Amino acid sequence: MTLRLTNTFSGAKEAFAPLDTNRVGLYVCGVTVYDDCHIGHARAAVAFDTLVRYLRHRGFHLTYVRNFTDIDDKILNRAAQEGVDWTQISRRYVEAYYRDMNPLGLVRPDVEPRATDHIPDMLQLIERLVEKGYAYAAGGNVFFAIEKFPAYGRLSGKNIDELIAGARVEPSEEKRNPLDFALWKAAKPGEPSWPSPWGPGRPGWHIECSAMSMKYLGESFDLHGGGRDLIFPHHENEIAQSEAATGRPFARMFIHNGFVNIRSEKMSKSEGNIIALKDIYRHFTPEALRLYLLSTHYASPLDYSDDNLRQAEQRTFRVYKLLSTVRPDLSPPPDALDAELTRFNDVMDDDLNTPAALALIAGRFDALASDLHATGRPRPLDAIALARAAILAMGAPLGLFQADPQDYFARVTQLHLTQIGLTAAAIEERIAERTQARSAKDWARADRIRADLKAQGVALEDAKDRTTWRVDL
RNA sequence: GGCGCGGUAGCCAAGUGGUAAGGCGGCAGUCUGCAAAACUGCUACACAUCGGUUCAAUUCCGAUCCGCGCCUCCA
Repeated sequence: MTLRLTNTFSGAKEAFAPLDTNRVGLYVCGVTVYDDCHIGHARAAVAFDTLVRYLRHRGFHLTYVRNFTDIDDKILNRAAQEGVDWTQISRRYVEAYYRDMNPLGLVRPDVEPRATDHIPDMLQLIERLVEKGYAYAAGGNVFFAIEKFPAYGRLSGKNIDELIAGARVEPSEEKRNPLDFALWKAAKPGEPSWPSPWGPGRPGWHIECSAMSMKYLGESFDLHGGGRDLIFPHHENEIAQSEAATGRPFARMFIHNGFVNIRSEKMSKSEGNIIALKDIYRHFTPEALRLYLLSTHYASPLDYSDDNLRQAEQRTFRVYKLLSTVRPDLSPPPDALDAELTRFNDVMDDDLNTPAALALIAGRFDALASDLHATGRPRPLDAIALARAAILAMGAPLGLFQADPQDYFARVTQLHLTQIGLTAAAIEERIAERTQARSAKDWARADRIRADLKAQGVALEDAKDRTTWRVDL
């Protein structure tokens, strides 16, 4: 089977056939750095990270580019609010991006271009558009004339006349058409600016992605991605300005991830229902979040729920617990994994069906658990080795289950102890107390201690010779 | 208003022209002082509604209802 992906141009799954199998290009619209990352950013990042991992798993030689928008109205507004230089804001939130996103185990893009490092590239592109008659200068601004580009609306399926009729855009005196968009914005007093043939100013939002994607991936490349909300106008405008300038097709496939909703409503600044990653991480491990995000297909809406995230944490815990019980020296015969991976590839080839892939992992999990608990028969070591290897091999393109189980346990335990305000020493003390009660057969007292700890979020497990504890997820 | 997406068991969530993965939950068993964990088995009247096409539809087509998104910054 070949990989099929939903292409926004057609709305249908299409076979992924790169221009050149030796050099597949993917450009993903990153973030504007003016605030902390939220769970929606995480979803987009994980979706495209999975695409990257899977493409490489399938043998494609991929160049992955993801930008930072580091000059923008929102950044300037925030700087003005705080009374600091705008570069402080952009620098701070690039750092915040890595702080929030690195824990998710994201593959680092090959290139992470920043808009402000590419002003000359953008100016060149704008000049080309002006020369070709697709853009016009007005009052120090430069606008793209959408009526010069007949294919405008092709990605988003919008009809230009209807857009104009229903445009909520304030008609600007400088724009010939209300839908024309800024390639270059004249500097207002006090704003940062760069020199240009049209006077000092700064780039419009869309031009950076055209300039940077084509610079690193070529004028035509394979894949371009981002959140659904970028379809219009951002990606529509990128296509228009890029194809107008080069006369060649821009990205061949557009891939868009669905939103994270809160109680069925879109999470957004204006709704005030943003869930920041740093807040999630106070309660859950990044890997559980990743598993949670992958349990829904990337293009579908995902209704955020604490409870489902907790289930993902429990699931992660169980998988690591099982993996940690397998002897580390066991390994399967060389080609034994092929059949497993074929099944995995088949479901992932179908538009990255991660829920189905997770079901396959669940199947291997059950087999492994069952074999490890084999009673009345010799432990099937080959099957055990194979099942574990399969879980790890299928987990790799998903970015799951690759950590050292002990590291995961340490992290999740520390997280919860911090939350509930208990220390390991305090728990051990209570256990010692209870062990005494138990040897005295004072079951009431022993059970009370156990119930107390349970109420605080610590579960006790009595083994033959000793009592262990774990955080109650 | 224009364009688009979705409605699958208690919850989450795949999928298919021939009565439907997986997870969570629930129930029972083994184990245990009792539990928990783990394993084993079981569980569910699930495919929004109404028509149509078809030998056969949850899967295709149409309509209806409901929910959501984009059209303005937004992952």
